[in-house]
Amino acid sequence: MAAELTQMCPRFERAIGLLSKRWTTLIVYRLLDGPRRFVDIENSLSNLSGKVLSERLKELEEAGVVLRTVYPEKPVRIEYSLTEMGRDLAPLMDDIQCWATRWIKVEQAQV
Amino acid sequence: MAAELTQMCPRFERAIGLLSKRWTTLIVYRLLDGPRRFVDIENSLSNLSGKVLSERLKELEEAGVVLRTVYPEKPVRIEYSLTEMGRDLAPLMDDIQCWATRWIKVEQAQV
DNA sequence: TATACTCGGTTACATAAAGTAATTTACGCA
DNA sequence: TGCGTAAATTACTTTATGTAACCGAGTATA
Repeated sequence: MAAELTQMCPRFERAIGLLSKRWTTLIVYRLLDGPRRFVDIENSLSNLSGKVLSERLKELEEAGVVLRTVYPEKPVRIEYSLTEMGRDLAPLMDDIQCWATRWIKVEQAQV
Repeated sequence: MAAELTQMCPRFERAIGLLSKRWTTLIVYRLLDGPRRFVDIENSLSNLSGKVLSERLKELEEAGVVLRTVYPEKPVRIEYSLTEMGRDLAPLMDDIQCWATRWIKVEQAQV
């Protein structure tokens, strides 16, 4: 009588849990262009607050997707970049872009 | 002096806004197997509440990803299935699955 | 030497989204 | 009549996110 719990792949679930948090995908997408500094990411994504950006970058760093590099210059420069694991998300991003191009109408996009 | 706002593709942003909401991807993933009823989806995704499932299904229906079909039997049966737009998300799901298999360690997945 | 400004955040507080549990409506069953 | 199910919805609580001010180190400006 119990439900048919076709167990979902735990890795898949973990990946979704990581990637489908608000802002995460857009941050990764931005970093596909190359390393960026905190304020650059913040400014390039409207409505993304420094608070959440800070949280997301920490999560992504911990997950192994993003690398935080400190350049001990004066003043210090900190750059965020994608690891190999992060760069390997590129095909996924392409898929989303293709799907969006095929199916999302411009009027809908405005909302 | 202003930020370099490399404007993001609005369709991409809209797609992300739709797909990266909590539970959305998992619901679509479930429906890739075929049509399902409300309670079946609810039971197959632990911690997903009926309230949120109801919201998500409405959003997805409105977006054209999911089709809600009412079978006027006694008692009435309602099934949710993917439209062509929804089924076209399959490659993306595969990509996520591949990425997860490659990069997510089982220990991490438990969390 | 103040003064103001930038970067990379953090903190305190307000609002929005999600989780929990009870309720609803329409029907079937004993 | 009383109980149960499917598909939701409502009221209430908890968590996540948004907003804005602030911090410390360094830098340029007057």
